[in-house]
Amino acid sequence: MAKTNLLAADGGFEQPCPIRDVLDRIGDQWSLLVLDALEGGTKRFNELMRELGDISKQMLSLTLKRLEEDGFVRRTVYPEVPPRVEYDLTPLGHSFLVPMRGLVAWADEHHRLVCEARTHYRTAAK
Amino acid sequence: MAKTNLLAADGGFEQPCPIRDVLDRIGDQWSLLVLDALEGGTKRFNELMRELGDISKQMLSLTLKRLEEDGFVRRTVYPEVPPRVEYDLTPLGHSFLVPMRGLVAWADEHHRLVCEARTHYRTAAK
DNA sequence: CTGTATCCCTCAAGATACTG
DNA sequence: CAGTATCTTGAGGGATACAG
Repeated sequence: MAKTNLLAADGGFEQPCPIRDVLDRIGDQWSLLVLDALEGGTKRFNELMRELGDISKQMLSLTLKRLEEDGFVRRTVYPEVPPRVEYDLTPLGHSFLVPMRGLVAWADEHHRLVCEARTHYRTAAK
Repeated sequence: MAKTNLLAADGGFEQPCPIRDVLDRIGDQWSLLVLDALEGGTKRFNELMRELGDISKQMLSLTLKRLEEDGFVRRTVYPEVPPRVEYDLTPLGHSFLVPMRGLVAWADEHHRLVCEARTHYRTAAK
């Protein structure tokens, strides 16, 4: 029963599953886009808004908060008027992007196959 | 503006974003668990039910259908009584698990850091 | 400028009952 | 055995107005 239990829904009973923990951040609509945008360097709130294009203030705020909470992003407030807040990736954030790039590359390479599979599935009509 | 636009919400306007396409499958609650279970070899419906433990029939059925549609999983029906249906990974499904393992490994290695970051975030109280 | 508060809506997912 | 149909709930996410 040992198996490669890396994806177990639960490490037994204790902690929330490590993979789920990370996957929840990946799965949400915006975290990856934000991480990607920040890989280019330090950014301010409105800068991210513009760069992501179609994200709402609320979601950007929430996403950044979660990423900060999980240690992927660092938030720096400058006590000026008007207020200035900068976001950048922590080392943890950067290191996360490494395996992530692998996945992105896979998606890029195989997207066509997935699309074909879907088409075939549908024309087979079941 | 060229950038590494790998994570663009949309390839411009055309197809659904390749990454999003894959991520949606990763993001859902069960796809990864099912893929993982099938890596061990061909399985039947109830076998998967037992192995995953806490998945409902409905979600297993839906998840398998989506994975089949995307070409990750193959479904084979044997015209017997009682009915027998077997599921296994396609080459595409197998190849997908390669980058996925990278991500899982990262999660495993860094989960402690994420937890610490959360604790620190909370004790900092804001 | 940098957010938070509020309202609403959609859709993933659980429970249960029924079917071939 | 291997599913589908139906109902319900709850979290995620959009829009907008307000606040420091």
